[in-house]
Amino acid sequence: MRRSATDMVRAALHAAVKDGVLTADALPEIIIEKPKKEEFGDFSTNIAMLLAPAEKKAPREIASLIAGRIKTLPEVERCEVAGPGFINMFLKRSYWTEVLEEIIRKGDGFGKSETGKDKTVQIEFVSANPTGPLHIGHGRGAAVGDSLSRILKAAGFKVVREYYINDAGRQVKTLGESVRLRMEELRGKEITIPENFYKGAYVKDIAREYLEKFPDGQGPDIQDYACSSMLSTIRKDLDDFGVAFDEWFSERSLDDTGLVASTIDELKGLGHVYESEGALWFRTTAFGDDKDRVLIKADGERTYFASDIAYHREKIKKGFSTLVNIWGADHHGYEGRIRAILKAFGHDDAVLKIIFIQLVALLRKGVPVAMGKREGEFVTLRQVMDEVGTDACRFFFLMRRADAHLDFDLELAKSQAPENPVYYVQYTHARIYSIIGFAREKGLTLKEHFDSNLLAKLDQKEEIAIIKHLSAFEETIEKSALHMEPHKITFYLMELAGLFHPYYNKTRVVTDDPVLTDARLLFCKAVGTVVANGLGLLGVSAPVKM
RNA sequence: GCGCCUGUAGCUCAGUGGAUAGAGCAUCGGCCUCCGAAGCCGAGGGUCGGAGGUUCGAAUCCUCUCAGGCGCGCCA
Repeated sequence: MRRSATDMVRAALHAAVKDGVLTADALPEIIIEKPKKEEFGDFSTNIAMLLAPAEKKAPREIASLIAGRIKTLPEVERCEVAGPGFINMFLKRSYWTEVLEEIIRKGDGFGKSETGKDKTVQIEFVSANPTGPLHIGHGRGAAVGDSLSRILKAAGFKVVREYYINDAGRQVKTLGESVRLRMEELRGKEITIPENFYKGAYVKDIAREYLEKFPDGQGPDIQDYACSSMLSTIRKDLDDFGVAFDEWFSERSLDDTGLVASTIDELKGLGHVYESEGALWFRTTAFGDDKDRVLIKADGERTYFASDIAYHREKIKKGFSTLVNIWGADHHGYEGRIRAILKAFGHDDAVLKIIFIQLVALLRKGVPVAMGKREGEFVTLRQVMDEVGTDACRFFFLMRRADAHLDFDLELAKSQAPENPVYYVQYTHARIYSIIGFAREKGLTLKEHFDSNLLAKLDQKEEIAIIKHLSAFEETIEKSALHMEPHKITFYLMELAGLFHPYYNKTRVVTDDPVLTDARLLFCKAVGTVVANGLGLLGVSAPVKM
């Protein structure tokens, strides 16, 4: 395993302390960065500037004391002091090319780490009500949640993906009534649909389906039937979108097992509940919320929030290190009350991380696609998936930070033109496999073993730049996991593709020099492996041929 | 009115304390007898919404302010 730049700097600091030129009372955290400018080295650290006040020496003086010791390390080509006191490190080429051996050896395991060892994360996402099909916004949440799960797993976290099914309460009741009404219509009765009923075509489909299966109308409860029918549609959509869940948690089960009632009792026991105006209230303002919230309405019915308390109480009991909720941005008003739940039960609400997904603006050739939600004619995930394909769909959802608005242009996502970033990345993979296939036709196969002679052939500026980028894959996954930002992987891949294509255009892989050819083939294989691993984290395929 | 998110190139966006702020698209001009042109090369393009402050150093942190989006029910 190669030594990290941080370790190198640490070694130099210890040497300086041992030599008595630094006092080392309180060594600050070593911050390593990768300078944008080549002339500033492979790695750079500001440690000398941070040490200056305590050491009572000029930053540049301290820098040169440390730099002198970094220079003697075996991995280091040279080390310079620059500007106000930066220490710029230049590493030997062999340090970089070693990573190729690691990539080939680990294959699809390259990039994984144990950053999240012993930590467990529950991610609750999508959780769309089973009262209609998934729309495009749910799709974005699904892509983010699924990709984040994959990234966290790669970073060593134990991950449980959960879907909370709102199968209780007013909405599913309304769904059942909407279906029942459509059935009457199908039987030839004239109907008028009340304002708050679900009006989408899918309601009629369910009604028709029910009547076909049970012509005499003597089937299961219509509401139950409609709810589970809708749920299976949702599951199918998610399945086809490549999104799987470990747990499907039913809201209704909370009522059935009496957990809603017992959780309210528990809150009462803690003294956080009071009665007012005929209703039962939870004093969430005691825990930072804007206003208190009703648990049981004056009409005796429990609120949605009441079951949410029971639900989150159950989540807490399972003992995850982190709970992630992925919500549409229009739900941010709920954050305060949910955090109040955790605090009321004596938990640090820092375990809860809420990711808000901004809405998606659907465009076609730059023109907004009308979404008349009133009529129930919103654009579904299914429609978009079918039109542009799951790869493009997922990639587009992951091209932006989750909390940034997203313009999704259907024509762009579909186009096989260079301006479509999905294909730009996938093409890298396909192209590499094409090169390897070409080599194979010439009787060349990938070498099993690396030696320094082989790796020394990779001396082109572009090759080294790409290899450095490959080296950063693991830490990119770590950062993406810790910050819970899947889009970092997308950007990483677009950058890698942007490095490889120009290289390919300029450099022949299969040449007359057999050793050089072997080296470049291995190099290409390594790039292809990282592209495939990265796309895998996004849930996007890495085609061998396009 | 209060709260949250956003404001960076013509457009869409990266960049959460470092050195001269980046990419894609769009625009303009070039490259296929040679491993895939779904590709490449070149050019132009910026008061980081604004004003203060903290810091050796700010797009980044703090305060104020302007603009856009969303949320503020005994709804779900």
